[in-house]
Order: sequence, then structure tokens, then C-alpha cells
Amino acid sequence: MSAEERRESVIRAAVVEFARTGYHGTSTEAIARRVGVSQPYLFRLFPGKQALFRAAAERCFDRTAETFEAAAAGMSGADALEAMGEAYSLLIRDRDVLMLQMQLYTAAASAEDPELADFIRRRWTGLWDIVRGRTGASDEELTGFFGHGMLINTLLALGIPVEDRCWNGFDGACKVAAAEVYAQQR
Amino acid sequence: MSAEERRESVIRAAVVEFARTGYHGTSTEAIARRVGVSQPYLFRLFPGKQALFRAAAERCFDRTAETFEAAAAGMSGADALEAMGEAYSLLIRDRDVLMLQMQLYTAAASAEDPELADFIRRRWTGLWDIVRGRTGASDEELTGFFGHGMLINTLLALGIPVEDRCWNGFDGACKVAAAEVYAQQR
DNA sequence: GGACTAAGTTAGTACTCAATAACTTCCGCG
DNA sequence: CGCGGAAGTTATTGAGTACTAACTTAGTCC
Repeated sequence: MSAEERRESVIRAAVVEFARTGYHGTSTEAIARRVGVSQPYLFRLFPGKQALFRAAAERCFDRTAETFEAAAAGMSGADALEAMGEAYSLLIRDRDVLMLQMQLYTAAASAEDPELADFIRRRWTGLWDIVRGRTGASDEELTGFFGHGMLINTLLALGIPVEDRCWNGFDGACKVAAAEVYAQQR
Repeated sequence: MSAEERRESVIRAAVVEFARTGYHGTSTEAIARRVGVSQPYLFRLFPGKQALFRAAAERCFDRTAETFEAAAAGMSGADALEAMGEAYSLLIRDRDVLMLQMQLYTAAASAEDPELADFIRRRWTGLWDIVRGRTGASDEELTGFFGHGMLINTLLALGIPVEDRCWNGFDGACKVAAAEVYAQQR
């Protein structure tokens, strides 16, 4: 396998492991084991653990941005906003993407490398700009949209059952998505 | 100092340290140093690191619950809801309370002890019930309220500057609170 | 076929960290 | 005074962990 292909599979493994146990809770050993490669070899492909984490973060943001862009393609206004919401609920059925997002929110504050924190901020506001640019939504609509999304993230991360009262305010599509997340075997 | 007083100061230190670097990123050494006590002595006061984390989590939930209760005292309906929102924005000026909350959302999923995950879920839904019980708000109002809160948490955790477009949809009180959080020297 | 290179390994190092064991200090009380 | 207990310490251990150095294997091109 070429180094570039390996790097790709390492990133995918890093996304999974960092999503589940966070930066400090994840050993490079765990990532290597998932890839099926020796642990020291990771350091041939990436300069260090931080670079692995950053690559995983980048992948996570890329996927979300692409999801938003694709959903809104050929649409505008309220239709685009609704499509993006729907697409997002599909995206986070991948529990690792969801959890890595949550990990990034805390990682930004405690990042020993300020450049990483800055990167996370820039990418996150980038998502905001995508939604705003594609929908032309008002500030209030945007905070409503992202607030709604953050609450879903939190409920899923916490593992609040779909039958719980906390899910009452959500529409059927959200609940179906949530049920599917929980059905995922780990 | 009595063991009980020490335990109290240890919990306060644990809240700070776990909030800043998470469960795995925090060493018991760091907590002990903040308390001004030797590291092994922590294990006389608490059975292990997990117990420290749980005590910190408990403290964090207690403070939030008390804040909600106090704000809504003698009020009801929309007034109570607004008072709770206002009180919350004051609470999270304590950046450690804010960040520990964020840490808990990821900790629940990766907790090696399922009882801890369950505890976090129970306490979180407990907050939901407090707000619902004191205000009688509809399901949609509740998801709006908590979604709004979660978005604020995220923006603050990421360190998005108050001048940023992401803050546009928030009222003046929120922005003032945010500015104060950032003004906090660490 | 032999040299070069890319992909990958094993062995090892220096360090950190949670937890234990055994010792010390000091206060109150008879 | 002396003694018991509570509040703390130092020393240590054993298990991880990020990362380095040096070696191996296999395909490719001349």
C-alpha cells in the first residue's frame, strides 16, 4: 500500500479513536492497532500525535462542509436551510463524526498549540458562513439553526433515549435519526 | 484543616482542572498541586481518580440546578424562563463551570464506568425537568431554550470573539456576558 | 542480478501517571 | 506525661506512552 493510501486509512482510524476517547484518552497505539500497522510507523506518516489529531479534525470539518454544500446545491432560502438540517441529521448518524465534533469543542480551549485552537475556530465559523451564504438566513434564523443542531449533538452525545421528554420538541425525522445512531453497534 | 474541609477544597480544585483539560488530560498531581497538598493524600479523601471526577461533575450540576431554582423563585411562565436564561448567562461567566459542562458531554460517551454515564444523563435531564416544571414551557420552547444555551456554550468554549458574526443573533446581555468570560485571566 | 527505494518492522528510551505502603507530626484528653 | 487518632508526608512501584534508531523486506529499473 502506498504511503498516501496508508495516510488516508490512518486518518480514518484517528477519527474513530479520537472521537471515542478524545485527544488525551487516545493512544497512538490504539490508532495503529485499528489501522493494522505498527505504532512507530505512524510517526513516519505524521510528525506527531498532534498532527494526527489535526488531520482527524480537518477530515471532520471537511465532511460537514461538504454535506452542507451538497444539500444546498441548486437551492436557496428556507428550502436550502431545511435541506441542510436534514442532511446534517443524516451525517451525524455516523457517531464518530458527531463525537469528534464534541471533542473539538473542548480541545480548542485546552489546546497546547494555539494554532490548533485557531484552526478549529476558523473551520467552525466557516460552517456558519456556508449556511448563511447559501440560505441568506437572518441572524436569528442562524442562531436557531445552529442552536437546534448543538442541542441534537448534546442529546446524542449524552445518550438520552429517543423516548425521553427531552426529544419531544423535535420532529419525526430527528427522532428517527437519533434512533438509528443508538442502534449502531460499537 | 478537617478532612471534610479538605475534601471541599479538593472538589473545587478538581472542577477547575477537569474543566480545563478533561478527564484524561488531568493528572491527580495537578489537582493536588492546586489544593496545596501531596498527590497521594488525594487517595485518602477519595477512592480514586474517577471518584474525583464524579464529585466535580456533581458539583457542576448542583451549581447549575441551584442557579435555575434561585432565578425562578417566586416566578412562573415566560418570566421564569427569561430569568433562568439571564441567571445562566451569569453562571457561565465562571469559565470552569462552562468548560466542565462541555467535558461532561463527551465524558458520558467514553466513560469506562457506565454508572457515571448514567449519572450525567440523569442530572442533565434533571435540569430539563427543573426548567419545564418551573416555567410550564412547551416542548418547542424548551428545545429553543436549551438549544440557545448549548450554542452559547459552544461559542464560548471555542473562543469565538464577541465581535464575530456568529454572535449577531444574540441580545446585548449575552454579548456582555461573553465579553466578561473572555476578559477572565487564566 | 544487483543497487536503489519505499513500506514496514522490532527493540528500546525517557518519562508520566495512578495508586500503595509505610512513616511522621500534632492535637486533645485522661 | 503519654497515648490514640486524625491529617498529612516521602518513597516507590508498575503500567502505560510518545517517540527514536536501527534493521528488514520486497518491488523496480538498468
